[in-house]
Amino acid sequence: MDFYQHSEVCECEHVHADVVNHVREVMEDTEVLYALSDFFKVISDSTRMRILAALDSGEMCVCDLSELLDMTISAISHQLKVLKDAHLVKSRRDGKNVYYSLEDDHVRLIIEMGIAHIKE
Amino acid sequence: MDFYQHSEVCECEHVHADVVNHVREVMEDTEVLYALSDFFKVISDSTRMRILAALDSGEMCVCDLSELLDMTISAISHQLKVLKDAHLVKSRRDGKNVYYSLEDDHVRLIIEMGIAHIKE
DNA sequence: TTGACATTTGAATGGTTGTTCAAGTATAAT
DNA sequence: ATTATACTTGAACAACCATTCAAATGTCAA
Repeated sequence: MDFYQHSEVCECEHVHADVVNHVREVMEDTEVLYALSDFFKVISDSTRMRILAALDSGEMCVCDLSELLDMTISAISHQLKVLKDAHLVKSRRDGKNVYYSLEDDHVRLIIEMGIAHIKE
Repeated sequence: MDFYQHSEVCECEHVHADVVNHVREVMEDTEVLYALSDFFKVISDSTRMRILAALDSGEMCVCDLSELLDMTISAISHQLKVLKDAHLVKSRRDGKNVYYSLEDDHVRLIIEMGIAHIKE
């Protein structure tokens, strides 16, 4: 029927094929971009961000974070699990307490850059 | 009743009050942290991340992005609006087409750092 | 001004996710 | 062993959000 081959989703008639093909070649791999957005998803929650900001001063136990952020221990613990699964924090047990701390400096840098962006 | 004053949410008996008070003083303001997590929220969606990665090569119209990312024009347009409201992209109209491009280099840097973190 | 194309927009829908609640595990003290 | 404290975990609930669909707007050509 139609002379042009259309994508299943693009309703446009006149696509800039040269541009699209070029970008398709040079742009970052889709897998990397998915992993990247997943990483940012972890630090895009305000509770998790505040936990990271708190741990920037040093290790803290769950109880202290609960007090500091004025949230239930359960809520804090759930979010700490998310941060731990993403390898952003690590934990150590000392008696009845579990102390959490930042896992590496990468995140610190990214957050600092974010702050610089916010403050223009 | 109790000697210690307890937070409404923290069920703990023995909080490290010195640590909590110190962190409360030195940690980043809550408002900044909320704005920061909101900023990361914008780039934590895979569609928006792929759009930004595509525009890293130069400006593109909505139609081309639709073709490139294999998504409907409507879906792309909705996400472009989110990116524009967050001042991450800007647009210009040329005839029937609207061309989008990255607004500044800040985001580019943050994403590059994210990629470095992903690839360890 | 009529029609075609490119894009936007609003409402509806379905999936995701943060918090709460209740129950569980882990450790130390009595 | 029993109790208390610190923390974890799973299910449920509500809020949020990305995509779809239908309708609207904007621009150009005839």
